[in-house]
Amino acid sequence: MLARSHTAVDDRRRVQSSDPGRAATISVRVPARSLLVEDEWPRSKWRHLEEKSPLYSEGDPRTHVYRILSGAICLFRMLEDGRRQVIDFAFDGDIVGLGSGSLETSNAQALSATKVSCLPIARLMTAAKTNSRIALGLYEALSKEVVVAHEHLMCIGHRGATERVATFILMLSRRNETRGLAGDVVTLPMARVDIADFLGITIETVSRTLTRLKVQGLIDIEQITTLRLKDMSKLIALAEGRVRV
Amino acid sequence: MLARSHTAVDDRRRVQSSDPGRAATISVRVPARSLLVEDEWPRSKWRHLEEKSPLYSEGDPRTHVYRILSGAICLFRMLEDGRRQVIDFAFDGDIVGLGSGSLETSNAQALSATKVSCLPIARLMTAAKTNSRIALGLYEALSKEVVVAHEHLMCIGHRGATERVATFILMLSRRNETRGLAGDVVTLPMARVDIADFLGITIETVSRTLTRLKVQGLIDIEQITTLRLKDMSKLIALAEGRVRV
DNA sequence: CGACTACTTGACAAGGATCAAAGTTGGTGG
DNA sequence: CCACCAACTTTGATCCTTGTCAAGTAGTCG
Repeated sequence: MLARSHTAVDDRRRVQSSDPGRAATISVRVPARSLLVEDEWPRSKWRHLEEKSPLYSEGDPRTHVYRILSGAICLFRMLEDGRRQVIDFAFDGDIVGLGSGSLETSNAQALSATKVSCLPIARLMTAAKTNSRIALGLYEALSKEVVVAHEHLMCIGHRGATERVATFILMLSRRNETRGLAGDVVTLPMARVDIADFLGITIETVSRTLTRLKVQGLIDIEQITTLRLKDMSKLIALAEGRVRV
Repeated sequence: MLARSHTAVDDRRRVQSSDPGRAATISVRVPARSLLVEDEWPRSKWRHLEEKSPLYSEGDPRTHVYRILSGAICLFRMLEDGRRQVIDFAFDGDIVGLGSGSLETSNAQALSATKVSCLPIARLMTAAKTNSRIALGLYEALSKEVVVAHEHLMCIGHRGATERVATFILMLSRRNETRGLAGDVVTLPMARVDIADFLGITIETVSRTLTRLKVQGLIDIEQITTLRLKDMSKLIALAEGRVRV
C-alpha cells in the first residue's frame, strides 16, 4: 500500500517535523475535567452499563452528555451494508455525547462494565446560555474532537496496516501517560474486531500484525489484552512510516 | 478490499437504513452564514489569494477565522514523510479556521483565486464571551465539522476505491444542491492529486475509477473538471457498497 | 511551437482481504 | 475440579484490489 503521495504542495510550506522523538500525528482525547461545566457534574445522575450494552444509538434523541467514571466506551457508526467504523474509544474522564443536533449521530457502547455520569443536555444548554465560559468550554472540547478525528483520518487514509497498528498502540500508550500511568504497558479493553473496525483493516490483519511486531521484538503480548512496548522509538518510526517491517 | 466486518454489534441495535434514495453516509459542510456571528462579519477585512497560495499553515498562530466569499480552499495535513491527507474542501459560504488551540492544526491553501473575509479571533472571542449565542454558534459549527470528519472516516475506512470515488462525487453533488445548484453537474475545482489525497488513494486509481464509471455509463467526463452524473441511483448504490462495478 | 504540467493508460507486483481451519480463553454445569 | 462449549484469536493458503513504475496523451503558457 503505502501510497506515495503525488503532492503538489509547495515545499516552502511543508511542515517541519523532523524531531524524531515526537510522533506528530498521534494525539489523544484529553480528559476535559477542568474545562467543562465543573459545577454541573456533581448534581448529575449515574448510570451503570454492562459489557456491550449501548449508552445511546444513532438516531436517538440527544438527551444527555456523559462523563465516563470507570470502564470504557466504543463510539462507532454503521454503514448501510452492516460494516462498522469505530470512531473512537473513550475511557474514564472522557466526555462523550457532545454535539449540537437534536439526534445522536453515532452509537456508544460499553466495552466492559462502565459507569457514567449523565448531564441532561437541557441543563447544559441553559448553563451555556447564561455562562459563556461554559459555552466556550463546549467549543474547546469539540475542537479537540475535531483534531482527534483528523489524526484518525491521517492514520487510516495514507498508512499501511503496520503503521496503523503501531499508531494505535502508541495512541493508547500516550493516553496512559496523559493519565499518569506507565506508557510501556498497554491494556486493550476492546476486542480485535473493535481495533480492526477502528483502523479500517480486518481482524486477521490486526492479529498478524501484532504477531509480527512481537516476533520482531517491538512488543510483547503478555496476555491477549496486555501489550508491553519494548522498543518505543522503533514503534514511533514505524507509525511515522520512516521504517518498514 | 471491502472488508467484511466481523461485527459484534447486537442486531437489535443496528441502524435502519434501507431507504434506498438516501445516502446516509454522505453529508456536506453546510454554509454557516446564518449561525455564526452575523453582525461581526461586515466589519471584517477581505483577503485575496492566488491559486495555490496558503491561507494559513500548520503551526501558525491562529489569528483569524475566515469565510470564503468566492473560490475554493483545500484543507490538509502533512505526514512526517511528506504524504498528505486532505481533510476537506471548502467553498463559498463555508467557514474555515475554527478551533480552540492557539496554533493552526492544519494547512489551508487556495485551489483557485479565492476571496475570503477575515474575522480576528480576538474579536470573535470577545464577542463570544459576552454573547452566548455566538459561543453556541461556534459550538454548532464545530459540531458539524465533527460529523463531516466522521463521515469522511467511514468513507476511507471501510470502502474500496470505487465506493470512495462515488461517495466523493455525490458529496459534491449534494453540496451543489444545498446551494440551489443542479445536482447532476459537478465541477471539480481541485486537481486529481487533491482528490486522491482526500480519499486516501493514488491519482492513478482516481483516474482509472473515473474512467470506469464513464465506461459503465454512470457519469460523463465533459471536461477534465466537469462531471455529469447520469445514473444517480446507481452511484448511490455504489457509494453505499450495495453493488460493485 | 516547444516545454511543462496534469492526466490517462498499461504491465506488474505487493499488501491485505477472504476463506478455511486450528488453537485459546473463559464461562457453565456436572 | 474438571470437562465441555461457545466465542474469540491466531495461523495458513490463495486471490484480488490497488499501489508502483513507466510510457504516452492532452492541455497550457511562454
